[in-house]
Amino acid sequence: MDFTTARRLNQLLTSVYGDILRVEELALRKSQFKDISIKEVHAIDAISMYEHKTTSQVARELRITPGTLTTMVNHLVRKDYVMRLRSDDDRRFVRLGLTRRGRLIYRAHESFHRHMVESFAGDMNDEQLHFIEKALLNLQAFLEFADPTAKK
Amino acid sequence: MDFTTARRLNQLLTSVYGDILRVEELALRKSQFKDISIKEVHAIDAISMYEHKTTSQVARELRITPGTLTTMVNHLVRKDYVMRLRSDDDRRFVRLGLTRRGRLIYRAHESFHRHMVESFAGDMNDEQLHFIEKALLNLQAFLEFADPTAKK
DNA sequence: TGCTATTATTTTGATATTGGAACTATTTGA
DNA sequence: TCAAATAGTTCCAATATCAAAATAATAGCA
Repeated sequence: MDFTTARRLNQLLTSVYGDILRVEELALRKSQFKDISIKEVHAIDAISMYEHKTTSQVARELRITPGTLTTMVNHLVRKDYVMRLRSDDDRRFVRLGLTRRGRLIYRAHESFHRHMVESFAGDMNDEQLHFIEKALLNLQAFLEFADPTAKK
Repeated sequence: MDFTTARRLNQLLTSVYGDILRVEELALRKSQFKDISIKEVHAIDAISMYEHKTTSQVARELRITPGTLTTMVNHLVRKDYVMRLRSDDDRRFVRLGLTRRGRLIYRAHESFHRHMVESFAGDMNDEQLHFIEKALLNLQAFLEFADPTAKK
């Protein structure tokens, strides 16, 4: 790959990268959900709608310590986005779930991402999509090589 | 675009996205530059090697307030990565530059990014590269539409 | 020339995020 | 039965950040 192309591509990746979080944050400020940060939304996203994961499970997914998640969940419970459900089979576990309000924002965030992917790849044909996916998998492999704990 | 493909692509983008910073941080911990965070490296990157930008210029690029940059620069000066150079023509301005050590890390970071882009697009032909660039520009346009201040 | 407004940066005070260590509650297993 | 292990929480310290006030320098105008 030609040097200036590599440079241009890198700049493009970097600027896109930097903008995503900021745009998400901004969208929140303009929405009906003004009392929540993008990190909290990502916690809600990890907690997810269809199963009740435990605290450590979610913390591991978000790559934060359980202590940090506890305080996030405290805030999210106070703001009525998240519920704590004690497991009955093993009462050490706390299972997390979304309230009605939490489910609303979960769907809004999902929709933002769907639009983002559409803007990126909406008009591609199957072959092109496959090609993109391949490139991203290469990038993922590079990152996993640099840090083996990145594997899911 | 098919629903499950969109989903898969989104997950891929999200996981790659989340891993980049973490891998960069990890690479630092294992390098000779243990006293510096990834945010500080990005500040060094913005300060850059070949011109002496002012504090506000760099702060604007990094999208942080000048006050925040001042404290970052204080740390980076103390750790011998960055120099403050007072402009002689207008003594209100502070111009920023890299020390020998700062230039070292600048190049290391540049190299990390080059490898990352290579892993992503190293074996593509011109047509494919053009296609990728187009897709990224679409994504950028989407983000700029969502937040007009994203424009450079 | 001598103020006054403007501009660039720094300082200060407050808030938020995070990790790590100590602690509590519960379960497991010898 | 009780010591060890496990899940979660609490508490403390470190860091990052912003907004507003303070400081320093310059520009422009009467």
